[in-house]
Amino acid sequence: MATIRSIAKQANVSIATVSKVLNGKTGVKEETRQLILNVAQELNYRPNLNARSLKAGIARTIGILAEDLTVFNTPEIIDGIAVGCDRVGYHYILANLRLFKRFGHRMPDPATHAALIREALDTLLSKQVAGVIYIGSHSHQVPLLAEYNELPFVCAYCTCDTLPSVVYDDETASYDLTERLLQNGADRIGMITGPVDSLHSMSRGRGLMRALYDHRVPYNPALTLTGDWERDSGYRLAAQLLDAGVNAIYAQNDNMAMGVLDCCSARGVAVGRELQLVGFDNRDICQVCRPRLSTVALPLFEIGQTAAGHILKLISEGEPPALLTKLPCTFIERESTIRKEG
Amino acid sequence: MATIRSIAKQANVSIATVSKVLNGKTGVKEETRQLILNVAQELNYRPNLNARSLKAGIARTIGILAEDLTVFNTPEIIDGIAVGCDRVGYHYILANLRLFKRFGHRMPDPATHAALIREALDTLLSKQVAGVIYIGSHSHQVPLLAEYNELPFVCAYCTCDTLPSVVYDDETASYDLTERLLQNGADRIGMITGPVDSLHSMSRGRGLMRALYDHRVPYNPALTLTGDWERDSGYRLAAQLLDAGVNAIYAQNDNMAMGVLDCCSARGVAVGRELQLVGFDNRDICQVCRPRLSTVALPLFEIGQTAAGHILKLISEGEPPALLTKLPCTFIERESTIRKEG
DNA sequence: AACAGAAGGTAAAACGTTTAATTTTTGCAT
DNA sequence: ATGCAAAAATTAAACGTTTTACCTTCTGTT
Repeated sequence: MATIRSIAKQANVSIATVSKVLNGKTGVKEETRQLILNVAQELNYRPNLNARSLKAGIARTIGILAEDLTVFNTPEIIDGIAVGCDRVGYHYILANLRLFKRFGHRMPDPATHAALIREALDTLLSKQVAGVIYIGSHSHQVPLLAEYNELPFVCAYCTCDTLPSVVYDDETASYDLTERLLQNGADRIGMITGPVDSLHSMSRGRGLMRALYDHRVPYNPALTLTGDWERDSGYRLAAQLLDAGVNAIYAQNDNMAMGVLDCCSARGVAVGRELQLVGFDNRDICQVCRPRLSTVALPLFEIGQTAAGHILKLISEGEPPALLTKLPCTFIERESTIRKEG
Repeated sequence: MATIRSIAKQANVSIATVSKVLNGKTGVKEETRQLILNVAQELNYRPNLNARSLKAGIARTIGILAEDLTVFNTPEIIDGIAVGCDRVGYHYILANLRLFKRFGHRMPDPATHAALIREALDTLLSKQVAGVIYIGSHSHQVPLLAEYNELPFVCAYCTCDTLPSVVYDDETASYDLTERLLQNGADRIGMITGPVDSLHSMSRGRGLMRALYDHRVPYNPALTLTGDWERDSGYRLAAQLLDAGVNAIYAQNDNMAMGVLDCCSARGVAVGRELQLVGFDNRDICQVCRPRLSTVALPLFEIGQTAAGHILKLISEGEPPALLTKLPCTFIERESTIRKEG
């Protein structure tokens, strides 16, 4: 392995000079600069990043603390972070809590959660990361702020306590989607929500209500039913909504929308023609089911990229970004909302 | 940040002693050992991994070179690698080539591919990784062996040249699946393959033929049709197979199986009762479609874990593992092959 | 009482960098 | 030629570890 020292020897200069050249510092004659560059190339020199980090006391690296790498949205967010880091020559290292693998959909109790985070964070800090991005799925208290508060921290996709967070804009997406249903001719819109205590469920509900209000369509609470994000609840509640005579159903996630689809096909309701249906999340299944499901795509990549931007700004300038950044979603119209008749 | 030095001062010993204790070396009185451990705990000491790696000349870290993180199987493989590393106190760092994002389903030309790999590998080597696992989707020549051959290297999910590779066992899975179809009563099995030059397609085909042979069922080449992994080809070719009077269809991936499903529902063929259908890959969609699709699950996690085991053995013992490790798949029976009648 | 040997401990060098302080070289005006 | 500032290059220390070689201090044996 070529080192700065072997280059120095070969080029007959001191290691300090080599270091300057390699770091683009001024104060080196153009001639020697070229010589050194050539030698470095020739020896296939690669800087030892560990040595650099050691000297600097900090690595040009951020840590990514992911609740679960194998959950559908995580890789895309990481991809965004990676691109954001790349732009400024930062690297990232990944710590995976494997929460979903370990505990399924239920979150672990706070103590267990904290212990896992602490362990991962200790490793990251051992590697001298300059900051950490937490990729989580929910909003919660993270009980380690006190201990690690010297460390720049940003939340992606979720919100944690008082940390800068980057999330998507549920409510606006929901507003726009509702507006679209109205434009398409719906006037009785049924909604199937997530559990009552879910923040996402609440903001999506707000979006719908605001849109109805703005368009002077009365909001009928009887058409809003509480599901649990699972397919079965979609099936069950769709039946009720159909009985109530809705001409559009907004399922607050794609999963439940699949249940609605099942119910409709069982009852012979033609989704897309007789009934408009939208989901939320833009999971793969939306393109696979028939009719294809109109839905809302989350700005996952952008969340990652923005979070990276925030953490890097926090690192280099020390100034905290806005506490909450909301990124816009995009409505994706597919067959389940395109009304074939005029 | 507490260092070995601050511990030494606080405990009134030399840093060498502290180092010994922290590394579990012998030759330290139990009393001092406890003292040092206490002080370390108290100061919240975290070893500086960069310094360690620098001293050692190598990091206890492996590099993961992934063709594309956002492709469905990659995260699960990484998860397996992570667990494998964890067991022996190794870490990993991720380099993502973003091949799919950049080039879609077509591979880049070899020169571009090599350049991307070289760049990523240089970064990994700058971090002194002890070895590299390549996660790819295809089998190909990787043109950098000559340059980096000092570096332990293992391929996961794909095979590359003469490198140790960990893959899943297509052929056996295909054999088993065919056997199952036969047991369920099928005697005219249609197969929809991938492109003719695909290795996976060939081995899956072999599995089917061997199973037919072993069970004394004649193989009718007219019932094997060549698709292109895409849903549309499944639809199109299913029609031909149904016309030919098959009572089971084996689509070589889930995607094409979805096309078959479409075709069947268009023609009013009851999948699961009148016709058995299986796919391959166990994508999410298999549980979402109706009837749910029987398919073959790939041992992604195990591939990762095994690859990690191989690279670690290669690192610590220098002895290369078997050139090709094939891991078994598991057949997952769902509604599309369970024949309701006796 | 002397001493070998073991046990416990330490000093110092090294890993590959960066950087502040310092020295040497260069170019230029006198 | 001489002096002097600016430019170019060098020296040496430091980052946090590990490790080799060495030095004390015991312990037990003769």
